[in-house]
Amino acid sequence: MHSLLPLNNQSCVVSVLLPLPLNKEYHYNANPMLELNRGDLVEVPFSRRRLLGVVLSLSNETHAELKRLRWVIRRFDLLRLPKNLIDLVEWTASWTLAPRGSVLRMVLSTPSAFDSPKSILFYALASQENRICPKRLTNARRRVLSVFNDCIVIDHKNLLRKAVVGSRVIKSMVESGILDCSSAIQYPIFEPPDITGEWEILNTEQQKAVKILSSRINANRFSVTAVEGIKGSGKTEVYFRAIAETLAAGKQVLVLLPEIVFSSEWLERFTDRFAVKPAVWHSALQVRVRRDTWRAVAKGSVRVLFGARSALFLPFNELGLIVVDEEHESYYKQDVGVVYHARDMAVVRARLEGIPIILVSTTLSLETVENVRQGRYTSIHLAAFCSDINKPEVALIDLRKYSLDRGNFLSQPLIQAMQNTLDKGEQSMLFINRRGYAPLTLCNNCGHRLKCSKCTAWLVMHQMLNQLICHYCGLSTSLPKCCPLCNIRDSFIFSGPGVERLAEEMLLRFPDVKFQIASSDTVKGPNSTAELVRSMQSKEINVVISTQSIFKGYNFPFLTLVGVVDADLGLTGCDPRACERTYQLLHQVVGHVGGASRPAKILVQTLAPENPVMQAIASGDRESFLRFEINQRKAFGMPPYGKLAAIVISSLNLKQVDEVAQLIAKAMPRLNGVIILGPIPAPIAVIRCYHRRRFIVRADRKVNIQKVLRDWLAAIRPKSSVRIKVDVDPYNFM
DNA sequence: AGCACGCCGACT
DNA sequence: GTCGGCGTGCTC
Ligand SMILES: [Zn+2]
Ligand SMILES: [Zn+2]
Repeated sequence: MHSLLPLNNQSCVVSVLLPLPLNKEYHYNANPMLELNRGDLVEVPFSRRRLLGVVLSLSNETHAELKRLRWVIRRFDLLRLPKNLIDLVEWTASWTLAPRGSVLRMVLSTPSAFDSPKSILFYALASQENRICPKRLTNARRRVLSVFNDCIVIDHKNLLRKAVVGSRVIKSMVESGILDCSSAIQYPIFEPPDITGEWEILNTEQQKAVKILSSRINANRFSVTAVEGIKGSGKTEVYFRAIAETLAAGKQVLVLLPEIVFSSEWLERFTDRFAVKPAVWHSALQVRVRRDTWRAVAKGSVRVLFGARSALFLPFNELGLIVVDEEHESYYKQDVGVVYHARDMAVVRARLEGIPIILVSTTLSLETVENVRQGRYTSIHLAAFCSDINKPEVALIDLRKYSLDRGNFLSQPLIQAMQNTLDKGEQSMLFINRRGYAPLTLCNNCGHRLKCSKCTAWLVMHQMLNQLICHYCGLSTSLPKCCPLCNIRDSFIFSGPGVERLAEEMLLRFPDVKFQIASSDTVKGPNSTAELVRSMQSKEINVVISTQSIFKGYNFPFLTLVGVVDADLGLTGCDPRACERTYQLLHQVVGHVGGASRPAKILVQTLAPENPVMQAIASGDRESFLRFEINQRKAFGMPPYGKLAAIVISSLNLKQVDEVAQLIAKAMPRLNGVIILGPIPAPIAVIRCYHRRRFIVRADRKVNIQKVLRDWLAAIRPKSSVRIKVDVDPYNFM
């Protein structure tokens, strides 16, 4: 018998964590025959449901206070959650202040993986002596038999297909003893990557990088290596070698990527190198693939997986390396449910697993740069192959010098540059981080502005859909015929830019231009992204008007002009990372435009060309940008030189939200090195009719901000109609 | 998370 | 007098 079992033999008591938004564990009796251990996944009764849970501990305690312990129904043999993964659950929960059960829910995201796998019927010819040879064979039966000329065993589906018969023919052949039938479970095949293939020849710098990464992998312990390099620097090639090396050592590899990359040509690079398709994990995965992948990760048949954020919580058992590509992307910060940063938690997982992690980016985040400077991470910088001749020219356009007509947003130099680009048969891209036609619609007669009925936000006109849309709740209405305030007919005018409005302005200047709009409204899944990329590469379109950087993993050789329509948009507001994001966007653009023989140009429209961020962007001087940005962050104690947290209290009931906010305010701690602002209405004070109040907590680096928050909020028990959301290190300041 | 229990408004 | 709304609380 197992040593961990209680000696009184009849039963043992286990504590089980359930994938519910709860922190506490529940106790169950378990049959000793189940031989339960920490990490075992079990099915337990819970109220009148049956739930999947994880055993956290075994105890001899009598639990006298719990008269009727219920019994563990069964244990799942698919896997036992590795200690490191349980630790990651605990860590993430304590870091984000989420209930442990909510984090466990992310781990057990695919409960169907525990369904008993369906077995498939297989057929073979009956052995000679048993086989009854009918005197006459129908054509259908003959076709079935001929299939077995090429194979010994075949599954039902393929037999039907190859013999072109119905299942009744097969059935009757089994019944008459011609075929033998057996059933077996067929697990989908995830072919192991081939690591014996030829490698590209590396330059000395890349070889050095490979060597460093190789030593990290062989060290077989936790380390963080930041790899920075623009397109063409070979950073992907370099980390592919680290992957190969890890695979050769018999370990699994997890690569985290922004969602946008999936189903793109990017993954083909892996196939080119490793001869197989990598396993992938993202939100658009079909349920069956999802289930099969989860199982295969647990079973170890997936050796390399490319996944979006949520892949971090997959049950790898033999993880040897984590790579976070595009580590600077704020995509990695989840802001619904468990509010966690996948890059940060990936570092935590690597530490818990005792393995190396590689953070890769065109423009490392300031957080990572600071960790490198403090010596916590090491870094590798890869320069680009291409010479300075092809380095794109970046120029600021001072918008104060050009008077733009109402509703126009393209300055003369930008229009001229677009004209030149079109004349050369090359492509342009316009950036404006505003979806739809115009951010504000107002009555020309009385000035009434169209607001969402459920949010404190303007409705955004979307000409393409002919709808006004609220970007916070999704509410969609058609443009009213008359102003709701003054009743004047057709009195609406639009204010401010949007991708659609830019398209309209552009078409006035260049009526024949072929263009596409790239925003979350037009480019939704991986498929539409692939379609956009294809039409770009095949030169079906001359211009892309985009709300976001769509470069990730793609190559646009004919793209030689980028216009940033309003660079100032990213520099205002209360988000401490706004400047960094603008800089990153530009830096990434610089790295991706133009081809071998085509010089490229980047034009940045701004009202504040003297702004140091603009200057750094124009000069392409990363160091001077960093110096400026670091000084700013230090001066205000912003991350990574201080810690931030947001507490958002929300309720449908205005009175209740203020009551709870006041309650929290009364309990506010007064601590050294901690500054708390609030409660104030959140910038979007109402979303979906939920009133929102917010506190911002700023703490010195040495402060344990989680403890401060936990101690503070522990005593606050609001009724269910009021929600309190804690966001440690927020990225979304709305 | 789900599900029952319980207490108030407007229907047969 | 009952039907059903959701606010509250519990699940080993
Ligand atoms: Zn009006
Ligand atoms: Zn709304």
